[in-house]
Amino acid sequence: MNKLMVIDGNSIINRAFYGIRMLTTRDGTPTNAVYGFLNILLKLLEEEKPEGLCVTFDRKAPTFRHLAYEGYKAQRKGMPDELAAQLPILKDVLAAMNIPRYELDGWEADDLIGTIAAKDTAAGWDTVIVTGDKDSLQLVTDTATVKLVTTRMGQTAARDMTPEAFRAEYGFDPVHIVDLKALMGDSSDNIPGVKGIGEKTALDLIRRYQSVEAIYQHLDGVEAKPAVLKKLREGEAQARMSYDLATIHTDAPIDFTPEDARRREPAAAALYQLFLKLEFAKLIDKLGLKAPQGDAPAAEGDAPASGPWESVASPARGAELLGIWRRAEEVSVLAAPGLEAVCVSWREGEGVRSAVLRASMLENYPALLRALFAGDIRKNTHDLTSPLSHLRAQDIEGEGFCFDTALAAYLLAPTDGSYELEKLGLTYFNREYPKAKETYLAEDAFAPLAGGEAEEALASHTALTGALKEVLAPRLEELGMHQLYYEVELPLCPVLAEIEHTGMLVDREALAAFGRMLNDRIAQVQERIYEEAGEKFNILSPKQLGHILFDKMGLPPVKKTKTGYSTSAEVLEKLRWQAPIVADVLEYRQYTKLSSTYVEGLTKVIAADGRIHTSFQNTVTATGRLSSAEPNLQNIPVRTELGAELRKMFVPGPGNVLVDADYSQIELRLLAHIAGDAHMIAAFRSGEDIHTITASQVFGVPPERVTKRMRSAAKAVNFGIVYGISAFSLAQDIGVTPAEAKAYMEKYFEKYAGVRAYMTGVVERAKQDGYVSTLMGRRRWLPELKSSNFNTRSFGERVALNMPIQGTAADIIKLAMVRVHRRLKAEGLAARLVLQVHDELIVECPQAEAEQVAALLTQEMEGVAELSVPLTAEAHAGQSWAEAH
DNA sequence: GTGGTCACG
DNA sequence: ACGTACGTGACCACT
Repeated sequence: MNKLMVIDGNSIINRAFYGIRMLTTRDGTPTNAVYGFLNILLKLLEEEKPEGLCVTFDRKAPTFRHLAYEGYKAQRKGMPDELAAQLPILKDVLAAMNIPRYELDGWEADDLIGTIAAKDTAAGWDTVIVTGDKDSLQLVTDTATVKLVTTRMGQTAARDMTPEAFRAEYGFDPVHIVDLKALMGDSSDNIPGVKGIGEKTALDLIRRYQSVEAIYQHLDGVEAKPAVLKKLREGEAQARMSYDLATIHTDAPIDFTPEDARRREPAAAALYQLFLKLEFAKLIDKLGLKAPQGDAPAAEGDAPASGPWESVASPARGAELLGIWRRAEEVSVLAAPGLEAVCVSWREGEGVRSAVLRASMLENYPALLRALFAGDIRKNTHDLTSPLSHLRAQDIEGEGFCFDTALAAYLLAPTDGSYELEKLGLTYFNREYPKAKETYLAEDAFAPLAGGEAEEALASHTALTGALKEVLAPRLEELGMHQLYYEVELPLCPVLAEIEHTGMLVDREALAAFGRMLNDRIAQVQERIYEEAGEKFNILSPKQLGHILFDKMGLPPVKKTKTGYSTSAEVLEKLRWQAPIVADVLEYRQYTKLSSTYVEGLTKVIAADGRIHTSFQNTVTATGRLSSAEPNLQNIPVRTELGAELRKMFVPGPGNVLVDADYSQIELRLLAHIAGDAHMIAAFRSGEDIHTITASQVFGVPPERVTKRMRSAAKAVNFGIVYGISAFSLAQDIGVTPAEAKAYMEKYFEKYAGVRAYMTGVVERAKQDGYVSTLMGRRRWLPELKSSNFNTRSFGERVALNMPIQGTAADIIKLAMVRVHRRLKAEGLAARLVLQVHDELIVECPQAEAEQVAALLTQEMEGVAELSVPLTAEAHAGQSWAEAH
């Protein structure tokens, strides 16, 4: 039988809006609800495969024109602007998808759905009603089911309500929902019901007598408490009126037959343009939409021509091309993994040409590579750091890089997350490109017998890299990021490549011994826990652990998570003294974390040279920091004694030492400088301990009377300020009441008035500008500040406070890295940078260079910026990271 | 693939 | 009345 799916548009877009995190296009148009709606729609179409499809919307506008504004407001009441703005967008999308839409002045979506369902049944079709709203359940019949949709955390779940499912849940037939509401009322729909009768009584009555009509026909025979009978008797008029109000109408004056809603192909070109504007790249992909061909207008800009490409087949041609590239002002270069192939694009006359060089096809390939990556060919590339690492593996330094499109795109939009060429091609040129991962980045893409597809794709991406530079470079200029880009970010790439290539030496034996010790302890604690629990279970499963602690042993659950009890360290710490098992679990967690993440994790990635080579990514974080992965060397334990043991395993090579230098309080110093707070600046200039001074001022005692507790509370306030604190979280952090925390903050702001002024000022400016920036001009856009959602907006405000500080610290240490690297080379030292941990640099060098290197490090790190407070760094040398830190 | 937890600055 | 600090990455359990 034919099946029609009818979607309650208002209800589903609402669910989508609240179920999916905020998304906006780069110009700030909110899109999350539309995106969510489409995902739900596509998923349900796939599951149900209906023959027909339509969507209904509410339109309860008044008839009289002068009431229009009020009516609009009433309908929109409680609807945030971000959602209201998406309704017209959704309607455009539905139109492009050729999905009919029904809305009618003065009628609610429910009535239209009821009408459509009735006409379906009459025409012999089945109906599936998709809604998030339980009101529609009265429409459930043998031929009409309701799909109840819920979304949370971007996940959609749908429950099918058939007559059987409904009866199992409610104990009566779906049509009697109306009777139920007639008795109990429904405040959200302004249905009064019978005064004094609530859910419990109403359910009981309807289960026994089915309908309002049946009850009033034999009111004398109804078995109920006298009080209830009295209320029923007095409320008959109310009940009958409520019955009418609750009934969904099935006679809306719309012209509908199911054939009208029979599914049609979308208008692909229009839909493509629309999705492009909404930046729904994933959906374009999923629906297989293509850029319109022929004379269809491009939305903006002209797609650059990729131009012809050749596969270089002879050493002679290679040599000839090298000559051309040397004479060119600049070329663009992309490399396949492992440098199995490289492609070069260059301008020739008005056009662009490309050439692919493959290792397997050219006997002089290594020589060609060496020449191409020498300093006399100016190269523009994409994601420079990774090819540089491959070059180093072949002992090629790699020079002459003048631009990196991934890095530029990151500076322009640091929260975008990924900067694949095909994505940039879509955003900047509105044009489809093959996917790198499916072509030239695929495994064996350049195996000797592979076809030309990878070459073709590589060539088009290389040409794209050239075109992107033309757009990105002026944009960096406009936004004032020229210096940051050319003097910090770009020169840092080869430094990072060298750090990755050098790696850090690990004492494999000591690490293994540490692991054995941990495993012994794990086995012991595990035994104890099983005994205390009276059974074996998976201690690392929050679910199982929660069951044992809170259900079986009856400990008080302090906090809940979305999925059950919280068993976080914070919670367990509070329960530590209530049962010995709690302390054991904490211990067990600590040991297993150290063992699996660090001992096993690190052992797995020790390379053949005995060293660990992390990869630093410089296009990941929203603030400008680096990120370290595979393995992450920026989160090696230090705070606990046992964890810090691990830092003893990081050692210098024979005859060498590690020199570790870190900035002292860089973020707080930057706060003092950026806020221009006279007292805080004076505090730093005095050279005394900043947390002690803060404590003395917040608690009103002389510095020598500051206790440890006072100092640590002051420290928490200092950090909190940098993060955009609230009294509540500060209280949580230092274990006082929110009122006390608030008092501390008041004191703090009294003393450091400049800090308070900065906090309000920076947020206000960010709201006007739409972004915040660091001392070196790095930007972060903050669409969150425009949100009507309190949490989202608050988050934006905290970020506005924090990013300029964290980001400036990142700018500073990046510049320091570039300078340190240069000076180590200039002074002919064997010393090499081996790690950066946000405010800390580590260098490995021969014993004899240690002192010189330590002095050089502090000098360069301190000399990077001239602030209104001293910028200080301290360096130490040692036979391990632990010793040097 | 997501959520909970925990390691770092 | 809201819901509770910024930035990361890895591992495990579970769907």
